[in-house]
Order: sequence, then C-alpha cells, then structure tokens
Amino acid sequence: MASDHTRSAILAAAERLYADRGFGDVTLRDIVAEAGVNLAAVNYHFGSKDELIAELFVTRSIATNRERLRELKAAEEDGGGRAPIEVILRALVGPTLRGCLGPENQRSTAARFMIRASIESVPPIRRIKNREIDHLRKFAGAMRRSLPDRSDVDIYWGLNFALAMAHHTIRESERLTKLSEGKCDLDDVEDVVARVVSVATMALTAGKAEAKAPARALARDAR
Amino acid sequence: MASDHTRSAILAAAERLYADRGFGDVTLRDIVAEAGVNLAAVNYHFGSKDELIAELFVTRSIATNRERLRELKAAEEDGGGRAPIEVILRALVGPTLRGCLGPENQRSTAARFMIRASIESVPPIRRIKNREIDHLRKFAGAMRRSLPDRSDVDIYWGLNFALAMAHHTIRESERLTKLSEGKCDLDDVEDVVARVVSVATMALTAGKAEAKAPARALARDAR
DNA sequence: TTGCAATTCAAACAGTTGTATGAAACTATC
DNA sequence: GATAGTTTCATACAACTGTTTGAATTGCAA
Repeated sequence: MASDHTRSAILAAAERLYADRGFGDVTLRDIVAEAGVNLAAVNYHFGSKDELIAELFVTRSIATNRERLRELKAAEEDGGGRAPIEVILRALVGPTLRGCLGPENQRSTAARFMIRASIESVPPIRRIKNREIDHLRKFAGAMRRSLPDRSDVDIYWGLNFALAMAHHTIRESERLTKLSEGKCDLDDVEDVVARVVSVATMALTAGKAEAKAPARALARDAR
Repeated sequence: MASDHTRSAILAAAERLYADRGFGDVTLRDIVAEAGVNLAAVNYHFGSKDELIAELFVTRSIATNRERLRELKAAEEDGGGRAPIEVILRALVGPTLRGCLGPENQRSTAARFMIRASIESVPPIRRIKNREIDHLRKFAGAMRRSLPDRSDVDIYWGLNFALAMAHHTIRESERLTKLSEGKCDLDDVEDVVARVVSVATMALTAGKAEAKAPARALARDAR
C-alpha cells in the first residue's frame, strides 16, 4: 500500500504491450520485462494474469461508461426528463468513438488498448462485457422516454444497431480505410459520430409500419 | 489421396469442437481424440494447426461468398445491370445472417463455427478476412450502379454500416436477447434481415446534404 | 508375392506458459 | 536499532502446447 510503484508500472507496461501487440502474444515475462519488475510481481499484486487484464479493462470501461452517463444525464435534465433521441445516441456512441478513433499517431495507449479489447475477445474481458447489460438498460430507458410511441422491440433494435455501427467501425476501421482507398476519413471523429447517430436516428424514427412490410415485399426466394 | 477418411474426420471433429468450445481451449489432442485418429495425423494432413483452422474457415466463407455473389448477379441481371439497393443489401447480409442465426437447436455445426469465428478473432482467420476486400468491392460497385447520385464516400459508409449491423447482431445475439428480455426474436431470421436491410437502405438513400449538417447542429460540448 | 509408396502410430521433443516457493531486501513502528 | 509486516527476487515447478521422428502398418501395382 505504501509504494504502488510496481503495481502501476505493471499496469502501464501491460496496457502498452497489449495495445501494440494484442493479447495473443504478450506473456507475463514480456510485461515484467517492459515494466522492469520481477516475474512474481504480477501474481503478488494482481493474483493472476487474467485479473490483471480484467483490472485494465474495467478501469477503462468504467471511465467510458461514466462519461456516457454524464452526457445522458445532462441531456435529460436539459429537456426536463426527456432528451432528443439524437442526443441520447450521441451520448451512447460518442465517448467510445472519440476514445478509439482519431489520428493514429495521437491515439492514446488507453484508446489502442480498448480497440484491441474489442477486436480480440479474450475470456476475462468477455466476462466483464456480459455485465454491461444494466448499463445499457439505462439508455434503453432514456430512449423509451424520448420516443414513447415506439415499441420496446424497436427501441432495443435501434440500440443494438447504434452500438453495432460504432463498434464495427472501430474494429474494422483499417479495412474501411483500405476498402474506400482513404476516401472515408476515420480521423474526423465528429463526422463518424454524426454519421452513426444520424443513421441510428433514422432507424428509430422511420414510419413504424413501413419498417418491416416493404422490406419483406422485396424478399426473393433463392432458386 | 486414396482414403480421405482421416482427413475429413479431423475436419468434422475440429469444426464441432471449435463450434462448441471456441478456439481458445481446444487443443490438437482434443481434436484427434474426438476424431479417433492419431495426434500426428493433423500435421501430416494439414501441415499445422493454423492451416487446419484456415481450411475450415476458408471452406465455409467461400461458400457464403459464392451465395452472396449468386444473389447479387441474379439481381443485377433481373434489372438489366442495375439492381434495387434493397436487393443488393439483402444479397450482402442475407446469406451470413441466415447462416448464423435461427433457432439454436437446429443451428448447423457450420453455423456455430462461423459464429465462433466472428466472436473470437484468431490469427489464421484474421489473415483470411483481410483478403475479403476484393469481394466487398464487387458489392460497392453494384451499389454505385444502383445509386449513381451517391458519392463514393456515402456508398462505403453504407456498406460498412450494413455489415456492422449484420455482424454485430450475430456476435451479440445472446446479449440482445437478454437485454430485450426475449422481446427481440433472433430466431426470426427473415425479420432480422429485413430490419438490417431497411436501416441500411435508409442510410444510403436519405437526403444527401442532411446526413451531416443537422446531426452536427445537435452537437453538445462536454462541460 | 514382392516392392514401394502412402499412411498411421507411439513416443519423445523442445519450447513456452502461468504460477508457487522460500529466502532476501526493504520499510516503518515502537 | 530490533522487530514485524510488506514487498521483491531468483528460481523451480508442473503442466501443456504444437511439432517431429522413425518405426510399424497398410494399400496398391507390377
């Protein structure tokens, strides 16, 4: 408790290495070498390798979640308990996108770590992600208040698609850049946020009956 | 060459195990035990563990890609070289969704394997996915022909979002079911396809100038 | 049958992994 | 400055990994 030096040196080194090389091929020995501490230090301070990874991920994701809720709460207070759907969606995907995209050379270690965490799915992180449901429910609630005419099903699908676009864009940002030959500028984070929010809003506010019927009418049977 | 028996027994056993337990904790010894063959057989027939995984994944994904292109080609021929955007999008996301969703108890081993492959990202599979760009370009081309007024940037973003919604829904289908308390029915695959296609279509056909500007106007600065 | 190649097999190999141990070094309190 | 508690360290451990080897077996052609 006196000197957290070793502890935080390990955290920093681990985050850096995982960010750069992924979870797959970073061993405890790599981490302690980078941190300049003894091999046994990890198990002494964190219990196990998985608990180290979990602590890293938890720290970063509660920070993001706090930021999300802060934006959400501010928006609902502004609107007297009811926020515009665009603002809610912005609070949902904005912090994550801002945290993970942007010019690569000025991307923080934390950001690069979180990208890794969303690309490579490793057991301790997956366990934590599964507990994120309560957090998402708060957004579902706000969305329901914002769009009282919408059915729950539509709300959940809208939420799902918003997260889908944000996370997939982060995960596959490299591929999108390559595919579009650089025409899609992933460094312009606010543009990305605007695009995601805009599409998610359309998904949530489009004419209710139309959503299913016409799409179905276009169904073609596979020969 | 004479008897592929061992070879295909390995492929089948590996696919089954990976589908059930993920890539993380299935060893060669697990596979050969399940297949009832000798440990050395994997290296004899496939060269290495990674090449075995790669062969599994390639087989399944060329099947999906072929199906996609078949639908796309049929649609474009129907329309004299220009297909409606909904049909193109349906050809893009339909085969994947149909292959991976649907009632769990009647989900094929192949489907469960592909879900795993999209959740756990393992090196040999990632290498293959990176070569999928050429395939996606064909869809970008068809979309451009279908929406000649749209800019390339918008086309690529629409493509990206369509894939995002499809893949994320597959990856997180369990979470969406839990979050919505079963209200979102992921077993009704055609409904899922219709929802994805509908939203992606809106993303691609919404008023051009509006896409960016109004969303930006709603931007709030963090206090 | 004989000969030759393809396949199977048991066994060992070589390397790496996360973790545990017990002694040494340190730190702060009295 | 002795003591008790914390932290560091070198080292060993035990298990597991994918891969290789070389001999046995099989299948097929001449």
